[in-house]
Amino acid sequence: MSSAISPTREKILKAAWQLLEPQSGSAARMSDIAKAAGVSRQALYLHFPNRTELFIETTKHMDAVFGVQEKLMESRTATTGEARMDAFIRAWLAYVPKMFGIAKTLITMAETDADAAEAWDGRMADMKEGCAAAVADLVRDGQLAPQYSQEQATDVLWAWLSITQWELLVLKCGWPQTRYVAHVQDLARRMLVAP
Amino acid sequence: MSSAISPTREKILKAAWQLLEPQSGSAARMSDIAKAAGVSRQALYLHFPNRTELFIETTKHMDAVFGVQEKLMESRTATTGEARMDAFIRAWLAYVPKMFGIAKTLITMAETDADAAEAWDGRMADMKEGCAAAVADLVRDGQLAPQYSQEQATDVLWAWLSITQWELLVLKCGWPQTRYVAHVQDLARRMLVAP
DNA sequence: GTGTCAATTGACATGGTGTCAAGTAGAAGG
DNA sequence: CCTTCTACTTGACACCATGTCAATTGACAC
Repeated sequence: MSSAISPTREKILKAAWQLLEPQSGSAARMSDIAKAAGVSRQALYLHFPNRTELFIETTKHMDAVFGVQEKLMESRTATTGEARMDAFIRAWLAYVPKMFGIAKTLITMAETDADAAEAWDGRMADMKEGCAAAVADLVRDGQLAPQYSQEQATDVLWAWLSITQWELLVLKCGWPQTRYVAHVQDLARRMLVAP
Repeated sequence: MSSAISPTREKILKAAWQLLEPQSGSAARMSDIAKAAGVSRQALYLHFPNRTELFIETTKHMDAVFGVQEKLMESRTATTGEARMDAFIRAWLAYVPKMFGIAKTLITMAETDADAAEAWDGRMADMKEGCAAAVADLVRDGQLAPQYSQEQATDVLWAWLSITQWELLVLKCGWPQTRYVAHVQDLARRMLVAP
């Protein structure tokens, strides 16, 4: 992507990532990130216009490191619609725990910051495209349960895969990740796939 | 409850409620609320120790005005477990649109404010008790679907009834409220009630 | 009148974001 | 060796929101 990578920029992104990692305080002030990165607070503003943009770039950086796009794409190789939906759910939910800290921060900021809102909505729209593609394959295979329109099925799948839903059951109720994945897969299979 | 109601306090609560009503900016600064209430900013601090507490009291005020507790209790009069769960879902979801603005604000504040977090967790715990009671009646009637433990069924019902889930499908996807209620009822019936 | 209570007024401390200007260290190149 | 460019640092500052404080006003009661 960017041939001219700046080591300072990398340090900052890494520090921001690390500070947002735990579900911890999430407060992560600019000065905290600067200290963690071992640079001055002002150096942050040399690389990112503001706090929001720094966090947005942090998520993009994380996406790149994990290769999310590729992993979500892999689910397209599944043959049947049902298998594809299953794979998509697994791939997405595998990523959620890793991105949760930053995601939550962006969601919170989106409440008062238009840029954060736009960035987050964009990410969720991307994810919804994956849902739509999976549901489209169900339709192609005549597997979509009759009580849902294609659009409605996409909407509910998208909602079940939301970060906040994961947060409620895994973080607040203490469900193990594996059980959670199995639960969502079961939900999707039984509600969306025709018997 | 409080025999000595202060008209100024009421004005402030009403103004806060009104300002948080729309999913709008949600910014609602203390000065905004003061202006809307027609009092000085400092008057707010004469009645509430801080912004968080003001919003917490606003939710309690709203609860009282709507008589939520009573409406949720009514669902207990249903005879079968299934009917009770249905009634509980309907009663709770009828309240969600009304409380959404304040709820979202509190959820956002909970991210950085321990008091807000405690208050919100408390409300959610109360709601979960309602879920637990409904599921307990399913168990009593031998209606709980076999693949869920009583606790897990409570957890998932609680998650499906979450404010953020409502937000995703009603606000972001544009589902009509009636369809949303029907959807959650259908979900609960087909996933939690034994055939 | 005097006291009391609620509210107003205006000033201020605090803490975070974002801006600005001047200074500095180091590499590149004459 | 000296210049120059670039990236970074330093320290100061404006801004804005919360929360605090002290002095003042105005109404009502006794």
